[in-house]
Amino acid sequence: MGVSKQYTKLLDTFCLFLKQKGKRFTPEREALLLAVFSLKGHFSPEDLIKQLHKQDNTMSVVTMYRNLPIFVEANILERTCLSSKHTRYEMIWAKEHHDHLICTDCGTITEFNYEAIEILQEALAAQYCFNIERHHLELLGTCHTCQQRV
Amino acid sequence: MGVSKQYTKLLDTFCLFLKQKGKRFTPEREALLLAVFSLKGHFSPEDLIKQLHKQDNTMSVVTMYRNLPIFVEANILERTCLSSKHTRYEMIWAKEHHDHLICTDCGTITEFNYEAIEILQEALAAQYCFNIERHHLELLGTCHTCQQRV
DNA sequence: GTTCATGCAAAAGGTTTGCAGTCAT
DNA sequence: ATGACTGCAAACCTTTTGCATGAAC
Repeated sequence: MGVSKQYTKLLDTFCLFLKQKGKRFTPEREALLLAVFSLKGHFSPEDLIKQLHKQDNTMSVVTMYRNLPIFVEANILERTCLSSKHTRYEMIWAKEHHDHLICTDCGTITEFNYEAIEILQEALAAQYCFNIERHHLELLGTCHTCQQRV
Repeated sequence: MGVSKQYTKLLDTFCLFLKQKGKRFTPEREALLLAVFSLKGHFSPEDLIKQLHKQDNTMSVVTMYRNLPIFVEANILERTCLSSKHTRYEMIWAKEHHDHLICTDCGTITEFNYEAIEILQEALAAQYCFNIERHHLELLGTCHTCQQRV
């Protein structure tokens, strides 16, 4: 089971993080970690609640909200924006940086990594003496599939 | 007065838009337009409320919220995200497209336009048969000034 | 005069907080 | 045993909606 091996690694990382921060490993946090791992890509708090229900978990929504920042702090999740007015998170653990193509018709999110753009970003930042820590690039439009439709 | 000349032009555009859409030119909409014009750059609904107070305007917050989408429809404002969890708007009327350098220390937003990046974006989109309608690029980090500070 | 816009109050939705009890360490 | 975590309920903040009044065309 390759996947569960990866999960074990994530679990280890998470437990270590908690220990280092003097935080505790609770059943709720374990369930959250599994839910996050299952969702993988991008999700809203609401998606996470649904996933928890699928796992027959009865944790309170409050607990989920209280723990999301901890996952961000542990570099497992990132709070992303994605041109939506609603909060979204994305799993970044063991993932390379990437940006997003977002179809405004069907909502599909395609990830890409285009080194040349990043190089130009650095060049631009240098002009402004700006030190880039991170960036978000979203290309919005219509995907191949949706262009077919009239 | 160069500025007020520009405002007159904006006012004309806005009135024309309203007429075309069968909407009405009310004192509230006029006050909103002035507030938006005064704020120019990026602002939150809250900033807009403050600006209206400065103008001694007593319009209800509800009216402001109801009208913001109209300004977007009129291509005067754009709803932007800017990595914040709060809603923000930006005046786009008579402005060229640009992206943002955002200082995570002092919050300063610097606008830039870098043609070469846009060209690469198109090249990338072509690879995915994706049709770009718009995009957002945010570079987050520390600005020149904040790098000086220890 | 007709239709659309405004203001009030109230609802709605998502998120946060105080507090008492519970559980990991 | 201690201090951190959870769940409940309630608060909170921003945004939206129903309805009656008022104003632009």
